Amino acid sequence: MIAETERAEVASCETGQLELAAVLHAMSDPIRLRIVSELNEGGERACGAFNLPITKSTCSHHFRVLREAGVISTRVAGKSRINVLRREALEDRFPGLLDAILHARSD
Amino acid sequence: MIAETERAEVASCETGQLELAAVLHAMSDPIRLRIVSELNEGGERACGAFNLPITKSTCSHHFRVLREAGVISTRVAGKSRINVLRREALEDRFPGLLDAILHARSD
DNA sequence: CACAGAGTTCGATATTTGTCGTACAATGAC
DNA sequence: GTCATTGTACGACAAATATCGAACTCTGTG
Repeated sequence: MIAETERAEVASCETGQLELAAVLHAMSDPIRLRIVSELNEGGERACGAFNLPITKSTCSHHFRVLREAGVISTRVAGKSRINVLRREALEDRFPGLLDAILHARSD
Repeated sequence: MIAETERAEVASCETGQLELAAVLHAMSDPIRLRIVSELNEGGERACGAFNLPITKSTCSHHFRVLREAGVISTRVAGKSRINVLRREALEDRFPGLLDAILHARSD
């Protein structure tokens, strides 16, 4: 059995360009930007801990987009899913990108 | 009369976050990434000088998205439109973002 | 076991987006 | 002025996206 998370992380890895486009697309939504920003400041957090103005299913959708683009990863912890910003992986492939985005947002 | 270019550049300027989302969205398409990358390397270029695998109207659409997000600006020169990457404006508002994106792409 | 909590998955739907072809506008060349 | 060049504007249309509600899975707890 292949874990969902594994497949998700690999989903868009063909050429460097495609992956970059996927990451940028994942970040180009206000709600997802907010998720990334809060994950950056608050460390690991469960999906429900964001107080987002959307329903559970929409929330789930946004986390999936971020997961499949490789921006975050999710692990199960008891009843909840803990989300983590994949700082190292992002920094490795796109040096400076995450910080540029996070810094711009809080201007 | 308000020039088209002026309106375009101002189109998405409300909050910092919204503008960032617009810029990221503009960059999250392979063709537009290629346009930006070529503009970065080759300096100013006319729309037709990109040899893109799309029709004129689609091409026009992509340049408009980039223009409205503030990523490029366009000026008329004879029969053609010359496109310029708005390096300074981008660097001013989102320090390091453009370079992070351009560097990642050529990995 | 039954039940509540936390997310995911599955349609459904409205909006946005990428693409095209055709028509149009502006400019330089004849 | 007429024509070719360069790009824009305008529908049209298919695919992707954001959103929702309802049904489902998994986990811990009574």
